[in-house]
Amino acid sequence: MVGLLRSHDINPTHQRIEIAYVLFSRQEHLSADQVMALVNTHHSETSKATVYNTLKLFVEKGLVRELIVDPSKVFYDPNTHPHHHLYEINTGKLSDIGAEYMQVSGLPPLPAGTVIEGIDLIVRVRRAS
Amino acid sequence: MVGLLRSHDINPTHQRIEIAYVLFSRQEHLSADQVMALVNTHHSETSKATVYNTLKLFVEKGLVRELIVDPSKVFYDPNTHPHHHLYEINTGKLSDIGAEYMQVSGLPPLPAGTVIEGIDLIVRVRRAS
DNA sequence: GTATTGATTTGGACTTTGTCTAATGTCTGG
DNA sequence: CCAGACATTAGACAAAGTCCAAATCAATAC
Ligand SMILES: [Mn+2]
Ligand SMILES: [Mn+2]
Ligand SMILES: [Zn+2]
Ligand SMILES: [Zn+2]
Repeated sequence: MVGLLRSHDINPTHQRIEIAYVLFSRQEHLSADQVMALVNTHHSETSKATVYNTLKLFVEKGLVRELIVDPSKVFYDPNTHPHHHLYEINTGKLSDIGAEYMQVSGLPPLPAGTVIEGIDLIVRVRRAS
Repeated sequence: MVGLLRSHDINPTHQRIEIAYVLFSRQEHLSADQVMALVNTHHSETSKATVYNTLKLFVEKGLVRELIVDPSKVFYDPNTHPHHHLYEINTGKLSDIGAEYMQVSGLPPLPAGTVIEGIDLIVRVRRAS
């Protein structure tokens, strides 16, 4: 974990190690709140401010990917390889779609002076009624 | 406007007509807050609760499309034809990408008992530094 | 008209997610 | 040990959205 943080130019503090561990030891998409809860399961030791600060830092440094998929909360994805997402509207469950299952082709003319930050492809499904 | 609402099985009340008018008379992507402001520019007559209720109703009835693209607010799109979106991270500006510019191919195996609600493709761009 | 009644709207309290700030704590090189 | 930079923290704050009980409205029935 320490090496992973260092390799992304992140000073590995105790809190950052704990948060990284929570994210990388499972391969789930977690919200800030979930990270907060998991990191403080045993004994409370990381504040809300630090969780938010740290997640933002991780995103900036490219260690995790931010997913905007649910109208009420951001998810953090420890998998930064290209892949897509499937979101179950009813349950809020978010899962990966391997890049091999779906491809995106073409690119629109970008506004002058802008560069692509990322392309998000989200399949929204609903439990059949 | 009344006909449009009726054709989507929506009882055309004064407030709903005003809100639909705000959305359809311009072809922009508006947030609930913006709809609220626009509908009440002249004289205040529609409450926050009604704006939220009505937008939700419009989405349910398929009159407008909900766009989850910005971590802090939902946008509503009067264009329900298939198309994609380009989001400028810095400015928060959201614009359309015609379906002819980008194609999505393939479909993942869906979880049993679910059906596709929609596929969202978002190109995120950042002003080049 | 007037009454009835279901649908709609409303103010305002409330919740949730996230941000901000000023104070405090930690670490390191000299 | 000390200075300074960096990191963490509690808690106040803000913004988006939800909820609810009360009021209003609109349509039909007499
Ligand atoms: Mn610990
Ligand atoms: Mn008016
Ligand atoms: Zn993922
Ligand atoms: Zn659009």
